[in-house]
Amino acid sequence: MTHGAAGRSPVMADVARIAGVSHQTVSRVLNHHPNVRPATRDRVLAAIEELGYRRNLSARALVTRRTNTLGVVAFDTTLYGPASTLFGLEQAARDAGYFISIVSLKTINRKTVGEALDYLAAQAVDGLIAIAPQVEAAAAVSALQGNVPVVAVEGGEADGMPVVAVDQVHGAELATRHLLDLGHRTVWHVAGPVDWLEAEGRKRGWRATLEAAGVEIPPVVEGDWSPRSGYEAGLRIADDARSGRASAIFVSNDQMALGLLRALHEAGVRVPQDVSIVGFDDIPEAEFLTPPLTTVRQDFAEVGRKSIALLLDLIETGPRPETERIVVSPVLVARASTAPPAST
Amino acid sequence: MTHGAAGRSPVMADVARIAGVSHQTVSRVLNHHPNVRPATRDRVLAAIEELGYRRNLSARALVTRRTNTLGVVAFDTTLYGPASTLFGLEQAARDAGYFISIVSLKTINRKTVGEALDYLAAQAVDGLIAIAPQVEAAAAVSALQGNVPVVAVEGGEADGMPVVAVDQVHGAELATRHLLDLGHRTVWHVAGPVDWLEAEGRKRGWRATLEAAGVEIPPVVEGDWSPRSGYEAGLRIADDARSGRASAIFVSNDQMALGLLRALHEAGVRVPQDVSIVGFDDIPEAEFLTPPLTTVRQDFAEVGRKSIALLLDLIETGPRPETERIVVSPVLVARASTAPPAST
DNA sequence: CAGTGTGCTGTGAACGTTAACAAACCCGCC
DNA sequence: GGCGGGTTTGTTAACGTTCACAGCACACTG
Repeated sequence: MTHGAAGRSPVMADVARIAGVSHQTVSRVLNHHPNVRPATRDRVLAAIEELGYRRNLSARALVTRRTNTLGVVAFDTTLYGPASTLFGLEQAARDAGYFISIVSLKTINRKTVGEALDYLAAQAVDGLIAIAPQVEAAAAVSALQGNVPVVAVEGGEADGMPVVAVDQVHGAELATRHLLDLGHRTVWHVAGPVDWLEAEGRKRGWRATLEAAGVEIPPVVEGDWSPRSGYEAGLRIADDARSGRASAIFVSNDQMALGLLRALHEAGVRVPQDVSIVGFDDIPEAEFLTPPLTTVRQDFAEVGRKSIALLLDLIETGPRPETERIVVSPVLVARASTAPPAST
Repeated sequence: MTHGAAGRSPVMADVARIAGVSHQTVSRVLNHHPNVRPATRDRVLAAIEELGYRRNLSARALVTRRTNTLGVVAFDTTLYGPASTLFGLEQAARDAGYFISIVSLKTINRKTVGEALDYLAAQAVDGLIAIAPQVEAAAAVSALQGNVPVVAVEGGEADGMPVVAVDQVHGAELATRHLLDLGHRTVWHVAGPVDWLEAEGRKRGWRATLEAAGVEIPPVVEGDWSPRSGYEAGLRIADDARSGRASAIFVSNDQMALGLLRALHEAGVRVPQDVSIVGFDDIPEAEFLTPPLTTVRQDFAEVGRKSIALLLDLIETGPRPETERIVVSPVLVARASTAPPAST
């Protein structure tokens, strides 16, 4: 296994010596340069194998000015959505032969995002992905980006950077339509935090669908994604639910829906007999709540793949004239938390 | 802002020229070498500021043979536990001035782990953290590790590598004791997959506590962490629960507990009146289940910090004579899913 | 048979940093 | 005023790779 030379791990020159070629030929073999005679290539490969040689990426990066690393700025990666997106990104990047460097932030503002970008810039990443679900975050990233290509995931449309996102508006339409189609007179909405783009999109889709159907639009109840805020929303809606004024609720994510189910249960409101509920995300738990939750599923892996593909393309071919926006469609998953309204 | 020279980003020599010193002095300032006159340092720093200079880490790594990068091998990072651990690791590493490179695997076996280590070795990481909750994974990592320091998180004790882990056995004792102290005659157990070390530890703690109390030990019901498997376990236990033979259940994680709650609900078994339930993890949803779940909370951030600290120490000072094992204690969080048994 | 292209290989010089050594400087002291 | 000791600075040589260029052999063309 180990050959001659002591301790020090082998370098190209060692391989070259053993294979009886120049170091440059070794480099060519490694980089799949076409003009190498098969016999030579085989000898080189054998030498590489024999020595257990690995090329030194630092030296390579030094001369090529490419680190083969992509930076990711993420936010609250313990939430199901961001965690899944991150997972998808990592897989896609690895498949494409890129390394990935992640910064996850607890709070998002111009300062923390700036520090994150600094940190990634220090690594000389070849490109940047910003999981920027908040208005503020997207703005901070677009304000601070240097000259490395950036792709936003779930970012807003305004800021002139390419975006890959799930079509939140359409997802919300699916949810709202589903409830209207079941016969509900109107649909209430528990929204996510106002500064989140996804929350915003879902609210828009919900409102648009109600308007298109020409039905009354109930007041929006605000939450912050947490089960607790869903619980509190549930307490607030419970009276309307009992009186039959609220018979269908579209909740902006599953965690809040879970809290809301809890609140309704405590208030003695039955789901789906008295009230129908639709969530968003399809977290693994959704299927096993009481009752199993109808929800909207997002394909995070697909978002990851599309983001990496777009970013690599940007790195390869330079910036585009017009800003791109790639959209992934969500699907409705119908379960037991929705039903036709009680006969009034 | 930009100074003279075109496009090309500034290098040490540029800074040196502006500050009127040699590039070596610039290097010294950057590396906080003590022997630099304050006046000189200030001039250098001013020049760095003026040019917006950043040092090239590839060049640095090339000569120092340190990449300042730690590798992490993780598994199913969309689960709450691993995601939280990863988050903790990332924060701790960044605070310590290290970069982090992550590989998350879908399936764990010698092959996939080998590829992951290859991938990280290609980056010449200075150290390795293996989030190795499975017997198989821990074995694969320890078998394949090269000469870079490794720390296992949640790893087994056998394989001669340093480990940082939550004390699963103690956590299970807390859960089981809690139920016995409430007056339950014995405690049933829904276990995690047999090849997971955490599942194993929790089962051991449960059994030991029952034995110490001298009570009958019910058969173990097996799950796979998923809500679905908890649901199925619930269906299997439901009869024993109705008949009063099973009045207390310790479930090996919260997701399964959630599924189990669902099954018991369907079977008309009331929690906690008929059956008390304790979970493990304290996922954000736990507090808002029906009923709010009593569970055991793990401090993942602390695990992350301790792991990084241990790994950096290993990198700094070389391997230890005896293998270390650092343990973090979990705490019981009592909520509404546990109560004294119904008067029999 | 000379001329010319093309496939393959080698040579030397970057890339931008740190390490090792050497030189200059300053200070106090005899 | 010269001399030792420490501090501060500069010079030169790595580190391991890729790039640009040159050279050689060989086949093909006219």
